Amino acid sequence: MTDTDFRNHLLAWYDNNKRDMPWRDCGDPYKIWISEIMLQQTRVDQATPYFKRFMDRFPTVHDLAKADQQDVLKVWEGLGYYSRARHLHAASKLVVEEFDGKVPNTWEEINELKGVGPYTASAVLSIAYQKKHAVVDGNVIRVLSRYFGIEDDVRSTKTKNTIQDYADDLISEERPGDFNQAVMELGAMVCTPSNPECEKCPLQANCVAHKTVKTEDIPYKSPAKKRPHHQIGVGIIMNNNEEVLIALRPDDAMLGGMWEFPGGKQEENEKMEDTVIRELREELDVDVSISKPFMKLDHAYSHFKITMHAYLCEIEAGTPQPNTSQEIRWITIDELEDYPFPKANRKLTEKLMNLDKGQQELEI
DNA sequence: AAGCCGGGGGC
DNA sequence: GCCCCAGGCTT
Repeated sequence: MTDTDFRNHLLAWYDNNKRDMPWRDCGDPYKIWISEIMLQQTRVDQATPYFKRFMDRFPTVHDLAKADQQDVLKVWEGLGYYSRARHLHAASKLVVEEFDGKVPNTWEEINELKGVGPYTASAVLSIAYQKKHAVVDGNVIRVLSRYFGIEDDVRSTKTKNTIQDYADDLISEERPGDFNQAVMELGAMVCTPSNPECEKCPLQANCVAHKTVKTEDIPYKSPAKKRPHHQIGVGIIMNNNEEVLIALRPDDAMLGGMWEFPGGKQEENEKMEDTVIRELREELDVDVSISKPFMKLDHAYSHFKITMHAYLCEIEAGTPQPNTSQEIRWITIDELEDYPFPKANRKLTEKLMNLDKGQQELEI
């Protein structure tokens, strides 16, 4: 099978099997850019409803550029990797101010946008502008490592460079954007991590991994590090005005720009109630007492796991003072849904809102 | 080069 | 439970 056969078989399969996506074949560089940011480390099915809401809320790059970061994060809430939203928002302002509101169409310029790396630059340039830049993502790594029988560790930069070279050689002159999307679509639908459907694959005849029965061994990935598990104590402080205290995480922190209930990590030989009292003293300079346990939940982040223990608290002494560069706010239960919260904290607000709703129904 | 950065679905 | 996902940024 020549490179031309590879392209023809793949593109014919793509034309007959590609999924419908709101940004696919639209020709709109703005939509294609947004979709590629959302699709970083995120499945199509997960990103799609977010993409639709995002476009309803920010139809053009101008709407995005003039929006508040909090509104952008609110639309992004639940999608994860929130720095993507902050970088995208900042990049939209650059597009408006420096590029006349047009998504750049050259390698040098598009790489000036925050959140755009080699993958996203190649994806936008090829899909929106028909430029010949081959993408290398998880799908491409899997498809090409199997096809060429590359058994080296795909975590290494050297192996990724090798795969980039293969992709650069293979990519179609006439349809570079479709070629890129076709490899990724094949990786998502047929050449899957486990149990690939090789009988449906247009490249099967020349695939080294298939011929040598190594599709379960390629791509090879060195073992991942174990993720530590932490115990986290948080305090839900209520005042006499039926308000709760929330804190804004700084932009340079994990979950930056999102709101949370204050708290922190349990130390060795520390009672969880004492963890909450200590953390609130350190963060807010107040003495609190624990009223009662509120909720316990497990959550997994990208590189550690937590069990979160939330308690209802009352202030015994002092007035909450935010740390430097951290904002705090007293808000009603109703207002909780207006602020962007990361997932674990959102589970707490949902229970608070349900309880509050139940209370009101009882009073009526 | 390695670590950091979310959340969800498949197995 | 673990793995993976249309990766990028920071050190």
